[in-house]
Amino acid sequence: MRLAPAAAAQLKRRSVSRAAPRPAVIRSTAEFARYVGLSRSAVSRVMNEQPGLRQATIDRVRRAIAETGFTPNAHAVHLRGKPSKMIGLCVENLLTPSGVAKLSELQELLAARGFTVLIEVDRADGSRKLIEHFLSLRVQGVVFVGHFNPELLGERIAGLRRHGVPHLVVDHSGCANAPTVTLDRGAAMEEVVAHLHGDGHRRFGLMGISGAFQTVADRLDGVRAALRKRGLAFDRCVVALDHLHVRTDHFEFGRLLAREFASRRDRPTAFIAVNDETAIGALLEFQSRGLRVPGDLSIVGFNNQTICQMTTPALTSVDQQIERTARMATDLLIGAIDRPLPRLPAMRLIAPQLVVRGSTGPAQRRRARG
Amino acid sequence: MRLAPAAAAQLKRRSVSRAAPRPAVIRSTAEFARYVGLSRSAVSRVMNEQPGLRQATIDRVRRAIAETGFTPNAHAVHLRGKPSKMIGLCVENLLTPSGVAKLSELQELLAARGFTVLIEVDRADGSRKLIEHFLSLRVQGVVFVGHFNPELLGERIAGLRRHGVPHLVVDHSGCANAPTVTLDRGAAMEEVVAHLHGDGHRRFGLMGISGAFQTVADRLDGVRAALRKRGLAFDRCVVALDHLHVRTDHFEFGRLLAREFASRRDRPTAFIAVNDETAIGALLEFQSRGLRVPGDLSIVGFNNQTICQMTTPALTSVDQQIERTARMATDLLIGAIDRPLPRLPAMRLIAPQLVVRGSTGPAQRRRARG
DNA sequence: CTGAAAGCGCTTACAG
DNA sequence: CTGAAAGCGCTTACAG
Repeated sequence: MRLAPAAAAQLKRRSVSRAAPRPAVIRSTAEFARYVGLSRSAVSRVMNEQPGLRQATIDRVRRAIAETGFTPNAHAVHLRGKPSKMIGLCVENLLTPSGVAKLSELQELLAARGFTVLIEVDRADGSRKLIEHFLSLRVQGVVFVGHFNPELLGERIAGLRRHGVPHLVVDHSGCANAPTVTLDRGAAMEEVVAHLHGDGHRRFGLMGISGAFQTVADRLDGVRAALRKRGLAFDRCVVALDHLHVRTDHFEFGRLLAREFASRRDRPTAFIAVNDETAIGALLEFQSRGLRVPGDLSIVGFNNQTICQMTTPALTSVDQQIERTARMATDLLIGAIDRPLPRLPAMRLIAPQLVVRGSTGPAQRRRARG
Repeated sequence: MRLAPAAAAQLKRRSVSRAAPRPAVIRSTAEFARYVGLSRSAVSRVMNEQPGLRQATIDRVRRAIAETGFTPNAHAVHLRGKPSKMIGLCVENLLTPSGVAKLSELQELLAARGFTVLIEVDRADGSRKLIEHFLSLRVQGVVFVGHFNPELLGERIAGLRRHGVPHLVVDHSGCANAPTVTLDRGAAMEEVVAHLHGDGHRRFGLMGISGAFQTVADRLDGVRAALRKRGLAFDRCVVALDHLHVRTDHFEFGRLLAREFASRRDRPTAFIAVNDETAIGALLEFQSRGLRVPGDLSIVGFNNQTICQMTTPALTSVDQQIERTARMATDLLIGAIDRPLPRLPAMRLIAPQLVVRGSTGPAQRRRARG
């Protein structure tokens, strides 16, 4: 027999104000209220720290929480009107150390502001599903960290825009339709060249800075600008031998390039690598061939990872300022919540920092004229 | 003026069966049903692929979904009775590469089974809040990855047990009250010693394998057992100089230890390091002092990270079998969902795999007698 | 084959 | 100061 609604409500009401013995696990405010001997409203008000409650009531509820470990169902809370307090984080992969470092910082900063971070890895298959998943959980914002297929990324951004979900791209420079926070790679290269030039270097070897990526173009622009500023011609000062080898493992690639450069008569005195791994591969290879670093040649990495400390001398590298990047990303994203999406997405550049270590030093006299 | 419930319902009903123009963003089945011109029930049935629907109805709904990009609110779905399809993942930190690799595999496997992974980092402050957070989101299971403060971990496990939430500890060996999946570190060391012994080595240097951790004890037990099996006395064959230096950076620690060992007359011919970083620091230091690897000495790392490829020769190391670990963890956790928690938590050991590379080789004659 | 109604676990006006 | 009732967005018996 089904009870008429009114009768069912009666039944419920009757049992409300009788304290029950502690059940195994309490799963709802209703159960919990019965346990404390108060109404669900009273319990809810205590949990949300609303004013106008008797101290005795507050204590009673608090004690019961401590006893039972009751936690309100976040999904129900959200459904009732509270924001989901979730942020979607889409990462290129979880294997790139600098990407993971950014994720780590972002997670920490967002958690500190009460957000739960949902991490999704950009896997080949789930192109559309990824955004749907975030949307179904009613995330309040989405951050993309890393380098993505531009077309796919654009599609996802469009989906988020359509649904009015704030979003932000970190590091994938050259995404026109999304607000972006990215390292100023041009400035990084300018700093590197300035440092090496200051040490008397006039011939530069580029390692792994090639390919059809926006980030590569940005870096080359930086090198070009820095040289122009010093009255040097890019074509005459810069040598790259990337085309001679297939890039598989970074270390190995650096090693192979170093082998090529080592035997050249017109070997540059300074090398700028696409990342720390390539730089270290090259450095170790140069050293094993009897070349001294920085006596015979200087070498600079990129990302300033812990492995920079591994070699002797330690590797000069460019720090991405991950903490500052994450902070800016967090502030921008959270600032965009509950605000209309901006018409023109802005691009914020993060200033890199060159960390000078032992792998760079004054150019040798006899090579200074190149 | 407030409407009486019945009147309000009337008002709602009236607008139900008129198709409306497409709104900016559709946020509920009610809105969406209005848009399609069907009832909420019909829409829900299509979305859940229930039988007994006219094809025309199905098509109509599907088309509307494609047009609007409508996604049902996952929180509401859960509230109505469906499991949350969420798993909490508590990691020691996001900086340890092997920890992140495990997290990555786990996320992939769980995502493939339809679970959303909530990642929390074990930060000093939020001890209790971490579990509360997972509980409030009604996760269906929790995995701990890494090494934790045993007391805190035990407390958290107890909390989960009390609430009947399945849980699993990966890697933190020696947690009595929780089901555990962990690398068989003893077996790893046995394999290492067997390999080195097979190459004629009889004196072993331990680097960084010290301290009051269960994992250290497990490793030392493995070394001991392997030596005993070969009729060798641990005390006579094994040298450790960890006490001579403070462990800060792994590379640097390896370098410092190598420096100590290099000048010793009774230098071991084989070195076993706590991890790849320490091994590489030592290897580079030995080489820079003119010692040949593996000609003069062999060296073994642990974790089999990409940096093993970096040195010449490449580093022999122990692979943690992360994929297998993650698969077993996933299977165990998912198997425990909707089943009563076992009385006696089981410990599963993952067999490691020794990856032999160039840094290990036959011991020199003159040193073989040590 | 489809719709109206009840109910999941909360919170918040509204009444007392 | 506290409780009963409505309603968030869903799904699923129950009616038709």
